[in-house]
Amino acid sequence: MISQTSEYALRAVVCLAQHSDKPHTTAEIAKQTKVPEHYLSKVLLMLAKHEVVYSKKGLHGGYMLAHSPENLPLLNVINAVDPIKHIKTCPLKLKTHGTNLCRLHERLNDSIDLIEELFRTSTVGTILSDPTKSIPLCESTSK
Amino acid sequence: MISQTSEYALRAVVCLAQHSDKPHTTAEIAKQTKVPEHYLSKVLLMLAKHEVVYSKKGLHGGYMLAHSPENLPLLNVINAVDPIKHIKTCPLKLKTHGTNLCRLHERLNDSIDLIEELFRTSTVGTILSDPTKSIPLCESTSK
DNA sequence: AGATAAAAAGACCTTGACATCTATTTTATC
DNA sequence: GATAAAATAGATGTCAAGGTCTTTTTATCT
Repeated sequence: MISQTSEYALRAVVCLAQHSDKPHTTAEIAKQTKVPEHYLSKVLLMLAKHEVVYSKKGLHGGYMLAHSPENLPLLNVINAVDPIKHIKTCPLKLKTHGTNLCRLHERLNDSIDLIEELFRTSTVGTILSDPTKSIPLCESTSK
Repeated sequence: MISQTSEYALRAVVCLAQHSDKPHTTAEIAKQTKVPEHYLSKVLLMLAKHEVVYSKKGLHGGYMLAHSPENLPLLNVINAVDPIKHIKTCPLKLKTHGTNLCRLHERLNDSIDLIEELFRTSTVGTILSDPTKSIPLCESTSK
């Protein structure tokens, strides 16, 4: 449904949101989120290119969120690494359909719209503020 | 979002629903739906195993729908070939989370639930009956 | 019974997502 | 200005989904 890469990106962003006091290195984030370190570095790179996170180089550098958690919809994170693609034209390339999708593909596209809407309206802030017993990504005892 | 294989399965099922008078061979369905023929045969096999379609071997054999379109939710088709998987346990294997998902994974699972619900409540009949200019999978002129 | 046409089974190939490893470049800090 | 710590870039590996091809089994019609 949501790609592995997107899930990794979300983990990283939530992790950064939880510790927004200072930049965090790839290694730190990888350890917290249990994402393969070298792969995470690529994911963070994409997030930086799309200005979801801000990267600070050099000694004591690392990654920080580029926006406040409340202003960062999950959709932005997902679209940065693995954009949600809508069905715009008939996959069968039927001439007479053109831009008019048949009911089947319209229905499939509806499901995509639904997902998109859900992730547009829920932000990283939502994830953090919601009262719950489990703190995201952390063992309960560790904080 | 929805796998290629699931999409193929849906095309095949819709195609069968449109011509329910007699069994149709893999080759016929493949031509109508523009699905790679040999791959389609595997997909149909799975649909038959899950009793979404009925297969008749031998001369004048082929595939037919095993249920009326109104009694066949799209979800059944999808689950036959590429089951929707829910997030039931913490992907990070955090001990203290156990079966309690954190808000992040809860949210991701919400999106899966949403999709599942949509496909549970819309049937092959829905796809066919809905008034629309485009007949599913067919050039408009052909019927 | 034999020929034929269809599904079923299974071996094999291709491609892209995921993942790892090893440079190279940049830039804070001393 | 040297150095260390970080991001960045690139080469390469792995694996499962998607796709192709061939052979076997089964039903039907002369």
